[in-house]
Amino acid sequence: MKIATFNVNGIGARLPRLLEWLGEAKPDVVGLQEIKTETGRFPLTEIEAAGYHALVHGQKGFNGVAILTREPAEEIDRTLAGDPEDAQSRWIEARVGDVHFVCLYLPNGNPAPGPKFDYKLGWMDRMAARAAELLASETPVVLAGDWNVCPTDRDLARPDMMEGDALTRPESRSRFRSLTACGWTDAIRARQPGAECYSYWDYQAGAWAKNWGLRIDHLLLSPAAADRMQDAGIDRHVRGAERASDHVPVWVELQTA
DNA sequence: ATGGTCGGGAACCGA
Repeated sequence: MKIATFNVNGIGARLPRLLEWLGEAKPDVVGLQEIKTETGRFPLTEIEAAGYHALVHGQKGFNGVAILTREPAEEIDRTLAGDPEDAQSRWIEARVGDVHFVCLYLPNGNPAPGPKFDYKLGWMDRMAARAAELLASETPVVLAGDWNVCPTDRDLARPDMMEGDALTRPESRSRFRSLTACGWTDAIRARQPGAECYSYWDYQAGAWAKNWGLRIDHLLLSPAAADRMQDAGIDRHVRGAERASDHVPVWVELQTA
């Protein structure tokens, strides 16, 4: 079962690129982030024509997540518990076969410090609570998405340019690290321990041309899922297309049970 | 010259 995450940065602008990539990569499950559209305006017809079912948690103009699956999936939840006031569309969970799949769009958190950074850290604490519940289930779980956390200085080209940024701050990194310490496996790092493996290049400053990338899109696997990992990778070439997203797809292949 | 672009949706905000 091939499971992927892809921050499309606007499903309206990115639909042609997404359909291209679905056709070549043939994932079984994909978590999309930043669809930036209302649920009712999601291009369901085109996605279904490409052979996918869709669970959509949209939001007008900002955020928005979705799960695409080859086989029908059962939606489990579309809210991250712990803050009834939180109206941002950043979370959706589904059961796909015997895998519990979570698609998440973690808050960016800039500028830091400030209220947006506080929201990010609170969101990460809420996520840690949900992750602990899922870990206790001892089932195969995949936490996939745009984490807006660059785990270490090996995961970005220019640490000097990101000094003090919410993506690299110790408060963000320590919360990410506590998940891996609890038993979640960072799929890309597990498969490619020493490799340069970025998943995002800013539109600004010619970042793609200079390969000033960051690794911020992650798939975290519960032990039962990690036991089944056969491969993991990043579809870097997608960034080179015309009208590309600033993120590229990241994927993991799990052995079918 | 710190480097300066996208997407959404119609002026800026968010990243």
